[in-house]
Amino acid sequence: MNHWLLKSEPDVFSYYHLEAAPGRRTVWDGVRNYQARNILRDEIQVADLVFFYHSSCKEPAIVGVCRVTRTGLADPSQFDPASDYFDAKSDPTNPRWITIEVEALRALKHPITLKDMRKDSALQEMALLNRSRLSVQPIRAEEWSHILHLAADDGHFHE
DNA sequence: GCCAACGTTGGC
DNA sequence: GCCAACGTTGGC
Repeated sequence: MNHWLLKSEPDVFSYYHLEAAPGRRTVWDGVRNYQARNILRDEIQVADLVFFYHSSCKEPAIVGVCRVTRTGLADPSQFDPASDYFDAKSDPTNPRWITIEVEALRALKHPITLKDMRKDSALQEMALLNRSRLSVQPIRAEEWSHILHLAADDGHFHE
């Protein structure tokens, strides 16, 4: 089982939108970068775990944990002329943009901010810090558990 | 709102 | 296939 990070702008679609969605699930539409598409199409598998990252906002941070529930889906927005993500060149019999479905598992008690990650010597290799524009990224197993540990055990308990 | 990084497009 | 122009991302 592998671990990933998905970025979303919270003004457009936040982790909390996902928790409120039917079945706490959504098809991850709108990715229009080939490198990110290739990861979605070829690498991510059902039952993989995903960090939900909020980008382009006041406090960029990992805010929740999701699970992959379906793979190999044609992104429906590519065929919708009304969508911002419409792609007239995508052939319905051979769709260009393939994506996954994810399900919200839980919000982190304490979001792990980009600032936190930059300061943490265990996280310096993260793609988020080095290849920051890629919207679908792999997370190493050690990074995954390190971040979860920070999120639960940093003295900021809210329950 | 600025701008650096970087992906995409298209002329040659 | 190079590369300049252009567009987008996303932190600040």
